[in-house]
Amino acid sequence: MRGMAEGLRERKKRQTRQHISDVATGLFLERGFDAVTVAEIAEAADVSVNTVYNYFAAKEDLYLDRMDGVVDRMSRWVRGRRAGESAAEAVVRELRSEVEAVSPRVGLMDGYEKFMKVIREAPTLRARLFGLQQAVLEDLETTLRAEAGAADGDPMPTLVAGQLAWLHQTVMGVIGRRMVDGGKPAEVSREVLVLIDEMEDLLSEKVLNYAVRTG
Amino acid sequence: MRGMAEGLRERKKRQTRQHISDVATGLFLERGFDAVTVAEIAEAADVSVNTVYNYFAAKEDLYLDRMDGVVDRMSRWVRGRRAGESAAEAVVRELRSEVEAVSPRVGLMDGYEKFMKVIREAPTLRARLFGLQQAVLEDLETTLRAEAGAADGDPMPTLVAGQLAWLHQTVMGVIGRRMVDGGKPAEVSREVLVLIDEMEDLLSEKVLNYAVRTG
DNA sequence: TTAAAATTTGGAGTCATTGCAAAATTGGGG
DNA sequence: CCCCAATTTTGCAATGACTCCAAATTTTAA
Repeated sequence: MRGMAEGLRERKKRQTRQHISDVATGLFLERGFDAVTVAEIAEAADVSVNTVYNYFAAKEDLYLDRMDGVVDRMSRWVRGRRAGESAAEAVVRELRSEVEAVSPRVGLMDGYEKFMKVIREAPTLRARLFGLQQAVLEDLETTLRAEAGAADGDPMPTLVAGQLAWLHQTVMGVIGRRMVDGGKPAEVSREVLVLIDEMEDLLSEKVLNYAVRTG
Repeated sequence: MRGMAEGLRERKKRQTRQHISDVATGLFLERGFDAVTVAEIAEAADVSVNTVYNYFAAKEDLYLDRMDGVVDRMSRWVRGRRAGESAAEAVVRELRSEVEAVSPRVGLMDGYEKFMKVIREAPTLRARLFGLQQAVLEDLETTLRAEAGAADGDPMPTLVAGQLAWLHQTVMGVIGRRMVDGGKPAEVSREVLVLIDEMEDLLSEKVLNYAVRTG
């Protein structure tokens, strides 16, 4: 069986993990993060508390699991930039595209306000979210350094990553606030597109021309 | 006694608080954040565990207490900007001044690397630090909105605050890293002054001219 | 000196998280 | 169909942060 497609067992694990996460998320959305104990989640998911911890390192991961993919999203955008396009241009283009498409990936969906509300009300979840932002920044800096072939001491990747992370965080932050304030996805989308224009206008030429793909 | 200068009692409380914080910080620096229990701190400080919690909401606060004053520092700089000076200009000037002076307020001091090392190695402390950054941003946004007399829906205070927070965070981050890497305060100061020049160069005119003090 | 106000403390309890070893489950031969 | 070995699940005990509460203890002002 070695080297095989690793079928049943793996599939089952993935399902169990997903099941626990789903049950937990449902409870959190219903009653808030702190009001639900891990023991309750385990019982509701029909597994032992230890099994929950087999799959998730901490209670917060049960909720923020669905945010995976956000961390390296900007890096993927940068790596996928078109010929003649800079890192910043690619990020702005992709971000605009997601917002224009009213994509759930940027929080433009019904129910997102409930999701954010749970985070807002739980300090430990909020802290985790900040940690994610930091992870995005660090991931992007690494990618930029590699893509631009910059030396280790060169500060430009740090600065450009900072500017792009600012763009991303601000957009995600405004979307979150507007959705919590009761905005409809389509409305918020329109509003944020204007915001992106304004932000693009604040980006330096040096940033906009960094790491242009040659070829 | 009401309305009085509130002397002895207040002083004693401040002293107790400071004493607990000092003892805790000493232990953390020696053995790391997670390796020290609150019970140990209480014993070393010669108080009960409950007294520790009377003064500090959480274990992390025992260490990060000394960071108070950082949160509204940029707001103070902005409010103190000179006639004809914009918010951004004031922040850059003050920041440059702190770095030039090799000020401990920005981490340019012997021992800062040990302080940062403890934070780096404790996820919960790191999370708290990110929370502080967020607090800086929010505080600054509020101040900018007030100082510029901007309307509630106006996004400019958000954007300018984001740019200035980027400046501040990047500088503090680089200082932290360089100090942990063994840099001497004076060395790091010189290096960071160059960085500030580069960052200033990336700021948009719109940002540099926002909230100019008239008079 | 004394009574009210504030502070400190002890103790019990909740909950997240970890470590460990026993028990149950699974997949693949035989 | 049965058994072995690997993997997963589970029960149990323990640690440590944090909260609640009511009983001491200390401090202050009259």
